[in-house]
Parts: sequence; structure tokens; C-alpha cells
Amino acid sequence: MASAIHYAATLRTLTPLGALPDAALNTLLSQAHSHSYPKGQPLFNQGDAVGHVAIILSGWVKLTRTSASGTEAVLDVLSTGHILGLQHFFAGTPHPCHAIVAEDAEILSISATLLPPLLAQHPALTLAFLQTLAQEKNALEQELEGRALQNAAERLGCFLLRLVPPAQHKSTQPIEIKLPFDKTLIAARLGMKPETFSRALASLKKELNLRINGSHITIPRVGVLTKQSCASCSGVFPCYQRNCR
Amino acid sequence: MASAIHYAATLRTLTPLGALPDAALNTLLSQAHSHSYPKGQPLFNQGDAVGHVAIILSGWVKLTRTSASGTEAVLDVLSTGHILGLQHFFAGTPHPCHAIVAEDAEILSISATLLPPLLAQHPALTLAFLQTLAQEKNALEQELEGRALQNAAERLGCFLLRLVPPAQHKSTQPIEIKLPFDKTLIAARLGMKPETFSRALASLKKELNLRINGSHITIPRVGVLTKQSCASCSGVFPCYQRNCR
DNA sequence: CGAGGGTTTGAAGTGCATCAAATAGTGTGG
DNA sequence: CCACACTATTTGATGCACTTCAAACCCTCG
Repeated sequence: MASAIHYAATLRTLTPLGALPDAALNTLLSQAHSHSYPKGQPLFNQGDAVGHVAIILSGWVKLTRTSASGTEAVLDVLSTGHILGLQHFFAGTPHPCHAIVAEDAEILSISATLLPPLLAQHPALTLAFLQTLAQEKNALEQELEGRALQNAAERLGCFLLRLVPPAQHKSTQPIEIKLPFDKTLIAARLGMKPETFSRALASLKKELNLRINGSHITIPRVGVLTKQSCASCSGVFPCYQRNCR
Repeated sequence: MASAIHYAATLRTLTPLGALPDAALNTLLSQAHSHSYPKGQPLFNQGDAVGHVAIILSGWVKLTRTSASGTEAVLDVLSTGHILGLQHFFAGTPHPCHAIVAEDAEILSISATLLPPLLAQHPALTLAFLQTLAQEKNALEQELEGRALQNAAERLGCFLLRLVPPAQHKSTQPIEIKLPFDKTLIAARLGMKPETFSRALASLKKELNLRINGSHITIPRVGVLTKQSCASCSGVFPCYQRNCR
């Protein structure tokens, strides 16, 4: 456990907590604690009561649901700046999914009891949460569209594109990106099996002359990848409000 | 166009507008107008600016996205009490999807310009919107899980179960339900082709002794359907916060 | 009655999953 | 620094669920 005040700047730019005035944010952070979690550790499980919200400071956390027959669906894999449990707090339901650390993570916990008075005092915070949730819901609908309309290779291409830094979206130079976590987890995140992921990547490599070295991938021409991946999608790259880093 | 005051009671129970005091709701409704739209009519299109929010008073509206190559994904099909465009208003983006009337509908339009002052004056409304959005986001994640883990027949079974009135969830008597819209649209809503829908229904019919007469379906034992449909899903029926009627 | 959309049925094709096994990569203890 | 154990990733062969294409059927409505 450590004090969390020195994360203020990060939280201000990356999360809706930026809607709070400095003093209120500092007060809030003085009541929060950050903690390191190793890969594999659950932050909460499906069915748990929502006792606190958890802000990811670093690392990756996957949200999953497990069916009665034991298969696991990965809903999302989240990183710095994402607030876990917020929507469950507002929905008034227990956690409907598991949150499991996918890559060693630093997590800031805020007790749910602190939120109601904070919301009452700071309407701007409430609106900021509303905006965040609305954008996340849009992103989720886009995800659903992708599952319906794109094949495995297109979904993967789309994922790779979202790893390209915004400054290089229009670049005509080769771009090197690094996969942020396990290929197995990326596969699950994209709704496919590891074997399918591997074959999809191989086919993209062939078509687009990707250079692949473990988790490092060089895309010779971003524009060409865009053309192949965005064909059966309703948006045009860059299409995601929320990106993947 | 007609005045909308007489919808107050409906809106109070079915929508987050119920968080408003009577006077404020009535004022709001006096500035809103209801209008009938025939099947097929678009309420807004992908890319449109968000000029107003639209509350469904009756009928059905489908939300769809169209890919560059022309295929259509149905995100949801919505009915009485759902507020269209709210999340796009809060996200600050143009409409990312089409809203098209699927069955003749009565729609109440509220200009988006009315919302900011209303939210400023009524924090309870803001919180109610937050709750609604959070629940809808949960439902969407459940949908995503379903697409990942359930096969066509299971998704259909799940859909049929959500048409059973809550009072009869535990009943051991045969229940008759009526499909609320076209089988073709239900198929799209469930992420399958009409042919697949038809075969899935036929297989459920055989396994569960459904009686099928056009859009009227009799389920001899709800519990048996539950067992077959909820097997590869993380929830236990009744699992949906929001239901389908 | 006839036109046209919704629905069903059949036959064939396709993409992804599954199963199985090889290979590469990573961390551990000696 | 190496051998081992273990996991991640790739590759091949096969199966299955859903799609696609085609045609029949059915139902409603002018």
C-alpha cells in the first residue's frame, strides 16, 4: 500500500476524475491506496459486491465471464486510466464479470462509499462519468459490430491499427509496434482461438509484408493495412474513441 | 405532432425521466412532441449530428450499422421506454449507428438543447441516466458474451425466455409467447441468418416440444428451456436487467 | 387471383474450432 | 552456462456450425 497523491497528474488527464477541482482530487487521493498485483491475481470475481472502484495505473487487466459449463469469454483487456467497477457501482448490481490481472499491474482503489458525496458536490464529475460510460458503450457496440461483420484477419488488423500511435496514423513510413500482451490473450480479446490468431497473423504477414519478430511487428504501410481491415467495418480508421495503450 | 403530457405516467415508470419532479417533467413534456413513424422510416442515420433524443412510446426501432461493403449489423431492437440518442449526446459524438423503425412506432422527441439546463438543475436525473447507461452497458457485455459462448439455438432460446412475462418465470404450466417482430429481424438481432434462425427454432421445437403457429409459440415447460439455453452462459435465468417488451 | 415479401428446406461451401503434435521461448535449479 | 520443465506459439489434419445459394412454400394484401 502506498499513498496515491503523486498520481494526480496522470489521473487528471486520463480519467474523468480530471473533472474534479485540484483540492477535491487531492482529498480523494489521500483516501485511496495503490497496490501492486501480480499477473493472474483476481481484483474481483463475478458475483462479488461492489465495494470499491479500481483505477489501473499501469499494467493490464482482463474482464472475463465464465459460463456454467466453464468456458471463458474475454470482454475486454484494459490498461492505464481505466476505472474498473464504475459501471457496476452505478448499475447497482454485483460485479457481472471477473477482473483478472493480465500483466503485473498497479491499481488504485477507491472505496465506493466515497463516491456518492463526491458526486453530490461535483456535478461536473457526474457528467464526466456519464461521458466516459457513453463512450465506452459506443466502443462496445463497435466491438459487437466487428464480431458480426469482420473475419478473424480483419479483426486482428483492426487491433494492430489501434496500436499505432496517433501521430503516425497518416505516416507512409514503416511503423514498428509491440503487442501489449500475450498472443493467446489477444486472440481471446478478439474472440478467436490462439490457432486462429496465429493463422490470421500469418495471412496478414503474407498479404502486407509485415515483419514479425516475437511481439514486435513492423507494418510497412499503415494505409494498406487500413484498406484491408476497415473494408467490412462501418467506421474509417482511426475509428476508436478509446485506444489501446 | 401531438402534445406529450399524457405520456407522463408511462415515462415516469419506464425511463430515467422518472427521477424528475412532476413539475419539471411536465415542463419538459410540454416542450416535446410525439409523432408516428411507419415501418422502415429512419429516425436518424449513422453520422448525423445529435439534435434531439427520441423516446420510444410504442413500436420497435432497430439500431444498425452499415459497413463500407454494405452489410448491415443489427446492434439492438428497442421498444417502449428506451431513449435513443442519449448515449451519443453524452459521448459528444455524431450518431454512430442508424435508428430505423422496425414496427410502426410512436416517438417522443426532445431537443438536445433542453438537456444541459435540466441536468444542471436535477442531479437526480443525471444519476438516473448514469444508472441506465451502466445497466445498458452491462446488457451489451452480456450480449457479447452470448455471441462468444452460445450457439445459435442457445441464443434463440435465451431470446424466447426473455419474452416470458416475469410472473411466469417459475411457472410449470405451458406458456404462450408471441414473437414481437419479424423472424428475419430476430435472426439479425441474434447475429444469425434467417435460414439459421429457422433451423435453430426447428431444433428447439423438436427437443422441447414447442408448439409453433406463425409468431405464436407455446413453451410446455419454461424450466426445461432454461436448462438448455443457460448452459453455456454465465448468468442464470432471469438474467437480463432490461427485458425485451 | 396474383405479386411480393417472409419463411422454410435442401445441398454445397467456408471459416473457424478442435485435436494432435512439433517447435520456440522462458525461467529454474544445478 | 547448460539441461530441464513448462508455457506460448505454430503447423497440420479433420470436423462442425453456420453461411451461401437455390428453390419451394406460404401468407398477406392490393
